[in-house]
Amino acid sequence: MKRYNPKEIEKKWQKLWEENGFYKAVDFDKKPKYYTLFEFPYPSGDGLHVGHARPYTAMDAYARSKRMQGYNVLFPIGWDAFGLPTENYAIANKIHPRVATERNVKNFKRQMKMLGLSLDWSREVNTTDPKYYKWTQWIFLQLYKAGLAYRAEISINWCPKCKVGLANEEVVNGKHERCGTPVEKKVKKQWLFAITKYADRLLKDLDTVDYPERVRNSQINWIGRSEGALIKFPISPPKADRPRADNFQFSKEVEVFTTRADTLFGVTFIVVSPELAKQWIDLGWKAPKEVSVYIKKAIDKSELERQENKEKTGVDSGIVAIHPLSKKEIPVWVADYVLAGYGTGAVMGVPAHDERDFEFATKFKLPIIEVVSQDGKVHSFKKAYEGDGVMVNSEGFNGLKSKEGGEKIIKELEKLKVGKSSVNYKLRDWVFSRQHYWGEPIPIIYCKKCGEVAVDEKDLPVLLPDVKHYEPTDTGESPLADIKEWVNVKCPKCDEPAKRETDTMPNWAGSNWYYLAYLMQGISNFQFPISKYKEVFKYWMPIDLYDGGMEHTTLHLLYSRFIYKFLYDKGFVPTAEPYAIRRSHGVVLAEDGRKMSKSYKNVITPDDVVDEFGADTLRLYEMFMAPFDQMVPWSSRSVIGVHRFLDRLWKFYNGKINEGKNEELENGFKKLISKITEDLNSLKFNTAVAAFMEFSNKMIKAKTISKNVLENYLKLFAPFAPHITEELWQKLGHKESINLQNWPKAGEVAKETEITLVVQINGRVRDTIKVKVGISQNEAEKFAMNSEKIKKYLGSQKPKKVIFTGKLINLVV
RNA sequence: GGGCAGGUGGCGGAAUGGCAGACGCGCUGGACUCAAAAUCCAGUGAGAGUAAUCUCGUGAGGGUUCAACUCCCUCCCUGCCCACCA
Repeated sequence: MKRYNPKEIEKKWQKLWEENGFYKAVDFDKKPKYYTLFEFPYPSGDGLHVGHARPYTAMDAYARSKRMQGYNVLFPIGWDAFGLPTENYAIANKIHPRVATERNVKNFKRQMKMLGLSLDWSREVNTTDPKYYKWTQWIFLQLYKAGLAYRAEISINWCPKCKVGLANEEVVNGKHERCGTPVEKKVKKQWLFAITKYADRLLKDLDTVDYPERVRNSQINWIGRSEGALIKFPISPPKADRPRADNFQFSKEVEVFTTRADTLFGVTFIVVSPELAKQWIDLGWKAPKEVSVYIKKAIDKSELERQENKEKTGVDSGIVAIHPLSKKEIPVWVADYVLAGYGTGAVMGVPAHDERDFEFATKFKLPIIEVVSQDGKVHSFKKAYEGDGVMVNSEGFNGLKSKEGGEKIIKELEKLKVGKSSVNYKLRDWVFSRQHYWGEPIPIIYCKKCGEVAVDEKDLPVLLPDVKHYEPTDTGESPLADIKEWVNVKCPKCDEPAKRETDTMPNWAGSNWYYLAYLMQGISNFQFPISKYKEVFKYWMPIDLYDGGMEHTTLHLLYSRFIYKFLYDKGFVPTAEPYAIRRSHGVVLAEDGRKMSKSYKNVITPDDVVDEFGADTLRLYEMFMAPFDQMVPWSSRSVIGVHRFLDRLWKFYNGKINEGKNEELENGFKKLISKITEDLNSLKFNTAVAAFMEFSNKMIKAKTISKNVLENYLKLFAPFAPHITEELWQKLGHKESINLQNWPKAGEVAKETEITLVVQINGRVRDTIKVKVGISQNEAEKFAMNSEKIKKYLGSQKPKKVIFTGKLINLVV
């Protein structure tokens, strides 16, 4: 008998499958479509490790099973290749990023083919391909024309090491998530996408898609919708007994956002962010010395410093505002616990009912007035009471419940035209400029006469020029700024000399729409307009199952939903949401329980495992090791288990088989079909593999086995271990590939004639008796009472109550 | 501080109201072998007992139920994500 030698068989079948084009999806095919997708990889210099292979192999099993079930399956692949890691890698290794990308892609491709993935390679895309980024730029222009891409001078997060502006999402604990360098502030003119205009829909439409709870919640939390009111506090001329604000003409009022209008009468101070105070200074406010010093210091603080020091600081600005209802004078303070980017950048201080305000008031000895009573008692003010209650000390609103009172106060403010109800979001507009070489050029030209001018669609793509030096510059300008012949162009409008935008797009740009690029077959030949693809988009979209990592929940997953919605509004795509079902796979840790990392030297690559055991073993172990969505450490030891299983299966199919009837096995196999089908549908790959093992143990022990079971077991198992099953399938005498077989049907499970009746006394199992199916409670009770064991237990006692379920009888004494 | 996911043998895990520990790793014993590896067979939650068997057992405590890993309440612990968001 030939030994099970994966090296020999795997390459052979991979070649045959590819040559026959089994995995090419057909546009507009009559079969029902199924679009299944995993996040396209970033082709890094390190290649794949076994963590990447987890979703790839599992989703492959899924795609293969769907094909056998009669679907027209699209399972595509591409490369998200722009961005910093490649640029850094290229700089470190002194090669061009394009060359590095080519090399890395080649390696990734080799590794993925080695795994026997049933990908449609004919639709492969690469975000750094000019034919691809032409469209990325085109989308930018559509957003620009719609007023959703705009330039603004803003304080951005700046990584001094990478010399690049960062989006909020890329700053983690005040550090650049990629390199760990503390982030600094820098004021620069940047491109922004108005994702906040879509905040409400991004939130609401979560109800129309099937995402894991934790993903859904993260997005809801990130968007951070809150309902409240905007309230204006007029600024009053300075009074003699307060430090003079020499000039109060810079603004008529301070506007605040609050979710607790019911606490309005509890306002004892107003706090504005240092950034807002700075704006006032710019508008002509002559702030007292210590105030302007505080403002400057606060603004210069890095993100990290602001987060580290939670002790409240602040300074009395000397400005006085008037309470819109009580007409009391309210002092205005400046403090850095107020965030410039949220709401109006100013808050009303209600120390009795907000912990932060309470802390601030305590520190600076500001008055505290209770206006919401929890139980009729006056509070001692050891801490703020933030819950609802009955309003007190609130003039005409006393006695009302918080919710009702808040609404009434807003109505009153609206009548007086000093306030209105309002909705606020935590979500910020998306900073879309990067000062780097390895990204899509932003298709904008600056003309002295005409200003900002969009590159004409027919002139796309704006090619990324070849340069010798692509290192980031210390000035914070893109390396592209140095390339005179590229930067200097003629204005498309007036033909006068003009300059190109030298910033590039962030690495999220290409992944915004790659799932559409897969549908634009032969992307290189396609021309504008995009409406040409409407039909093919309509056929394939939305994506039926999208797998990806948790780390993209508030990045790629949110960004791409926004872009897709925009394209929907423009009528280019057929649905409001791109992903019908989203699932997230768990991270694979190294054997030592830490993250797999080159620096820990604990990385296991698929190459190692395939070399020793073959691709089918790797595939099965990836699926077997734990529930798909759960984090799990790799275990080299346990890989052997699945290899032994395949080895036994190989020996069994190659050995002497006694063909013949075996009802028990036949029946068990029908159950297996249902089990595997269900487990695949709910992505329970681990229990599916266990069921295959269990059944194969039964087959091997069986005295006889029918051809039906023998053959269909292979079909059922083919999506999981495609190579060995193909080999054994052909060994059974079949000429046609197992890929082309239909999914086995479970059919009716033959009725069992005998079952094991479980007999319990007071809920504890005391005996099991073989009985005929469908016996009555009386019969079951007789059987139970006749059991020696039960007699022994019961002694002279008689059951008070008997519970019978058909399979179980419980005697209560 | 908020949100989410968890806590079951030596390990990864299975069972979502009805025989806890499927499947696999590891371990123990045996067969084969000069020997080892591989393979095959048997065993493997803990405690007691020569044994049949008994008692205990799913983070802790309480509750619902004939019956709870599973449902409810209180608490502890771990991991992940978010966090001065007014």
